[in-house]
Amino acid sequence: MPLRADARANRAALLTSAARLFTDQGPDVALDAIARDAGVSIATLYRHFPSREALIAEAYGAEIAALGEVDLAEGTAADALTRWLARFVEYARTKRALGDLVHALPEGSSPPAREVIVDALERILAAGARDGSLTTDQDAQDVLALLAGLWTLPDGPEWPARAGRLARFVVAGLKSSDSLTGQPPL
Amino acid sequence: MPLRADARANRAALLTSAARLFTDQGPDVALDAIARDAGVSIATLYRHFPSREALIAEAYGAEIAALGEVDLAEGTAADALTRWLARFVEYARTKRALGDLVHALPEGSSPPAREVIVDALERILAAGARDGSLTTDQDAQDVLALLAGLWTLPDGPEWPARAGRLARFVVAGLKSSDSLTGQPPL
DNA sequence: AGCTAAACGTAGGCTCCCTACGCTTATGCC
DNA sequence: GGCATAAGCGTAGGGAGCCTACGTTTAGCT
Repeated sequence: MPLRADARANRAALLTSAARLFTDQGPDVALDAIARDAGVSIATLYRHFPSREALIAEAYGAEIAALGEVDLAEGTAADALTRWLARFVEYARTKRALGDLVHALPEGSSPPAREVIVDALERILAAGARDGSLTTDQDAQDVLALLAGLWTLPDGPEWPARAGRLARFVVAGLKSSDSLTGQPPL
Repeated sequence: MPLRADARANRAALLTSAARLFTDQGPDVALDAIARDAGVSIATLYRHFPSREALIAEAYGAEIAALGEVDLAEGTAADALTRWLARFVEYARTKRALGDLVHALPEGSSPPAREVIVDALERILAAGARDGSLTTDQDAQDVLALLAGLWTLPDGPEWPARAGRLARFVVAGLKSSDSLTGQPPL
């Protein structure tokens, strides 16, 4: 059965407030603040979103879905990776709360957001293996771990430059498989 | 003036308890629990260590100091980097709380632990620039950001393998400067 | 033994998280 | 239109953790 009209409105208000406050103040805003901003009580927030993560996930649903899309049509898989990473970096810059979803350390159930992203990376890596433009030495989870640094970078005027170097480093390393062979175990 | 005898004993007890609880239960143990374990009150803990970070820093002082040491005597700078990273990875595995020190996002004052590590990496990179074994495309902070993934990896039986791949990837990328030139801006 | 400053613990305020419970109101039916 | 009902809501409060003010204890010196 569909939600009641007031419930639907409250839900929407919560998502709007959440998106704004997460973007403005980071992933650790008090949930009470979000509820107050939306003009509802904290209980209503919990009724609609059982956890902070659930709220972030829905507030940034569009971005997560966008990261699930991979454009393999143009150029090599390495090109596709570069394009995908550009979007990833842009979200990391503007939607810092996404980091909590992507790199949470859940015992069993990792959040669906993470699954979507790992999935996208797997498709890119698989395409790279087919067209030979990417190494097969790292799996999607490895790549995601390498990108974790994006969320630890202090924001400021240097952020884009540093993030860009980080992303380029990852792409470059995934391109050349030769330099990785014959490494002594660490 | 030196500390009073009881203060010295309490301090030592706190550090012992902290090291054990941080290792056993992760970086987020309640400070009250550490104080209780050491047989002192929470106020005493705060008197000796003004913040959680200060406590971690002292509890893991030996490890941090060890990461400040760089052995450039044998082999190339790239070899030195590999050796240093092996130690870094080992600490990341056994002393998960160190991550909070290394990748905290302080506005102004980054903790001294981070400085020590950045310093060590800078010396290695400088040596690499001199002997030509490492690229100059990334600075020490970039490298540290790349290693952030170590702290987000879920611990489990796969941890060492994944961490090893991550570290090897970083070393490999820092070795070959050629594959990084001429990249289009992301 | 007695003095004093160093060190201590208790107790409590603050913030945030989360839930139990009783009230309000949208919605479908007559 | 009015009313019954369950869906939805807010209040109020307990719990955990952080941190501090303040009065008490005690080590160390004479």
